[in-house]
Amino acid sequence: MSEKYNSKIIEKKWQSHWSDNQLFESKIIEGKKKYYILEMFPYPSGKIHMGHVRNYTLGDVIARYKRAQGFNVMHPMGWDAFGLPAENAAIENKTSPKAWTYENIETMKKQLKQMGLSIDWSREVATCDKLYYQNQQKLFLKFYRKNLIYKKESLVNWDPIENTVLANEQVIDGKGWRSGAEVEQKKLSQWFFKITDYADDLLKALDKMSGWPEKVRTMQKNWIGKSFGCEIDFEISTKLNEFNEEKLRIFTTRPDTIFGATFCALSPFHPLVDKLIKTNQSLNDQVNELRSQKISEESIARNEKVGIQTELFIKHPFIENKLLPVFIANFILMDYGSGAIYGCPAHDQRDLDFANKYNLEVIQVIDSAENSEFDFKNAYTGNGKLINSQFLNDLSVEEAKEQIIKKIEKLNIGKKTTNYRLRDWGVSRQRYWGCPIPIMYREDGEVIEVPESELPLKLPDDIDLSIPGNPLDNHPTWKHTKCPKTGMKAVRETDTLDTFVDSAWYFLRFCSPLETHEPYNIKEVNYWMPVDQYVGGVEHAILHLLYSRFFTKALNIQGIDEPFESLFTQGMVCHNTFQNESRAWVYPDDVEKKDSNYFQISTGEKVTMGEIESMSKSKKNVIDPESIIDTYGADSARWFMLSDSPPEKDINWTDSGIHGAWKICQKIWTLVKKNQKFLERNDETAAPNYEGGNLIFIKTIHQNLHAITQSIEKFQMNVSIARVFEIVNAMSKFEINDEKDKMAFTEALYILIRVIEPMVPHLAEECWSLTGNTSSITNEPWPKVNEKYLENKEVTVVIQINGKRRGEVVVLKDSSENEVKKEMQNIKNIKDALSEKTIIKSIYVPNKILNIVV
RNA sequence: GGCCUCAUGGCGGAAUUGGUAGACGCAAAGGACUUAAAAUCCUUUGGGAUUUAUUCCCGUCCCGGUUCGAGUCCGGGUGAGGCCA
Repeated sequence: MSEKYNSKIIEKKWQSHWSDNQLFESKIIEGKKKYYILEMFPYPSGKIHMGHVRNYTLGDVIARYKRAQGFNVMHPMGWDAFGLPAENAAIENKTSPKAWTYENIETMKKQLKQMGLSIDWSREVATCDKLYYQNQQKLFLKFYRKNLIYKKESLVNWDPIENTVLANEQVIDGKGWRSGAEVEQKKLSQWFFKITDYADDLLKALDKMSGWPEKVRTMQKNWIGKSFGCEIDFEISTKLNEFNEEKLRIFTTRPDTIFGATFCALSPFHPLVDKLIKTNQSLNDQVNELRSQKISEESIARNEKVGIQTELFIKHPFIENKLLPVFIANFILMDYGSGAIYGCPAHDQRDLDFANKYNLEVIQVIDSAENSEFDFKNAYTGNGKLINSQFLNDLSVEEAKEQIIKKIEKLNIGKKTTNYRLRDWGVSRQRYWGCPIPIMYREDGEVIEVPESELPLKLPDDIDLSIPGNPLDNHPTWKHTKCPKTGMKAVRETDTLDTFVDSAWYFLRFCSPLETHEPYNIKEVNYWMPVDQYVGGVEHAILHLLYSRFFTKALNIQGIDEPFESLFTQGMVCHNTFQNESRAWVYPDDVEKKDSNYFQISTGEKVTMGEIESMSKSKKNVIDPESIIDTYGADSARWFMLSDSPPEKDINWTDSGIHGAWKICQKIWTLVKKNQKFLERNDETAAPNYEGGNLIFIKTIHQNLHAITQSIEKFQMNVSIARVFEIVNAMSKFEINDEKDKMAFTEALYILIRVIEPMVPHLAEECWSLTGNTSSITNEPWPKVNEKYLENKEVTVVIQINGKRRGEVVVLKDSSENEVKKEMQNIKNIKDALSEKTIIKSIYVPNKILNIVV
């Protein structure tokens, strides 16, 4: 029995078998229930990494499981192939982004195939293929005509040395990544998608999306950030009773606190500030200082609140002769509300900190229900009754909001507003390797669409990436064209589209990847959409998923409101980090353990083991999937990814873990090999009436089969794996003595081979063929749980006294309380515990527990 | 700072959703086989006590509550993680 399972040969054999027989190709089958399983498609960066292995293994388990459940499964794969890294790599390696990308695709496709994924490769798409981006250009024009796309001025990161626009990730500590130059904010005219038109639709639907993790829904809700508030126009003055024509519009979500307002704060980017600094040099300098600070919600919340007092005041609309000083403050966002607020320090912590710093008045206007005194240090933000507020006194916060808005609207000095935190989606990128925008600018100033007949508007191949700036703009001829109608000279748009646009509709393209006339074939889309299960990283919780939802809604396809029925976000793959004596990161491959110390193999230096962190090239704590597959096989890698940790949590890669996975694969193969003769006979007699040992055995098998099925449905693959172990353990221990034992074992063998197929498909196929089958196990249905084996005639009822476990009795199922009580008298322990005690009460949960209170 | 999530043996984690806490795996220890090692197989493994038992006590981050009964529900704390273009 020294023969071993040789994953290298066997895995290759089955991979060819699957592809030769086109087993995973999908097409519409009317009347059969479809199942569209999709994992987030990869960026072709070079090689697959462990994160891919985990993501695609999870998806593949579902795909194979659903196939076994009788669904018509579509499981496609493609490439998110446009993007900046290709341009960077092309410059470094003196190749073209296109060549680099397609080479990577080829490598990664080969690697994915080595993983044994049940993918329908006939549907493969790459977003950089001209057929794909041609259709994306059509979608652009469609949205453009629907007024969902517009141009406006917007700030970009500008590298003054490279003369180029930088993406956010190319700005490191405020400096250009390559040039090291201080990055400037520059205004450029750019294209925007009007996602805000759908803000409310996108928000409302979230409540109904029960197949999505609560966490992701909350993140999207917060991102959209709907709030009700009130705009109020204030009169501006430098002195009492001398008011400008111009009014200052402020925004507040707490109009009920207006009688507690004691100051006004403007964003440093407010237009009024622009005016003020024109005539005041020192103010100008101070404001520029504020403007240079990076402003995000996080920094606003954390940083010290600072402000500059101006000479202006605004007049309180309800308190006579009351003027509020106007500050320019670093905690007001220009993009939110009107860029101006009034501060009510008593009931907003931020305002209170500010007021204390600048010695501003604090007026309490809401009385907390508890008797705690207001301490001028902690703002009271809870509910309560209004005080010090004239006509609002004694109202609740909600009532006061309603009343004050009514009053403001009646006086015509403001109105109730709905506000969204969500902003329109800027899609212009000053890059080469992206989808060209099908727009041209005619010499007379008109903006013209590129006619659909001229699509695709192709990217030129002959570009020079060594010149700074936008390669399309630099190209000698590409941008010069003529208006197709008038023949006038025109210049093409040289910006390309954000790659999030490419991924916002690829799931639709997969339904009809070869469709030439339109982005998608409606018949196919109607059959396959929505995606039944989407699997990917939580890092896309907001942008990609929100943009995809926006696209789906904007396309307005009958019956398809949301793209992804269910979403699962898997955790990351982590590994220990190692550093040598000079604090440099060391690859785990290069580390060996001697006694309890670690040493770098290549240098012999002592290394220290650091934190367990998600695998990243920068910390070198990566394990290459290819070398793992080479030594242990794809099945072992898959098994490891599924075992131990629940899929939504981070998993820590360990040598013992992958070794354990390899061991169980070997063990299953040996078990099947040893017993292959049983299945070979394949006589289909009905299951006999099992009894005694074989009954207990077959019950164990069916109970575990049930648990495996349930846990796959619930995405608890780690539990499924544990249950497979239990089946294997039970089978290893089982002794076959007679014909009934043999039949029970044969049934178990079939169940085992079938249920491991989603997890370790090559091994399952090999076992299946070992036992005399010539067809693929993929076509075999999922084994049915025999309900009668889940039920026990006898059940164990736990006896508790005062809630503490004191023993257990075995009784017939559905026994009455009295029967249990009678039975428990036979237990000495319990009898002793109950003697000389009075039973006050007893609680009986049939078939589970009897609790006696004494 | 705001919002959200989580906390169970030496470790990863189970626990039918309020009913036997610690399934399964890893690691560790002991044993079998072997000249030896690897591999494989068997046994033990939350802590403690003793009369070694169908025994008792403690135990799911801490404090309190609801309940016959709490890892699970509620309130308060502590700690860790995620998100905030």
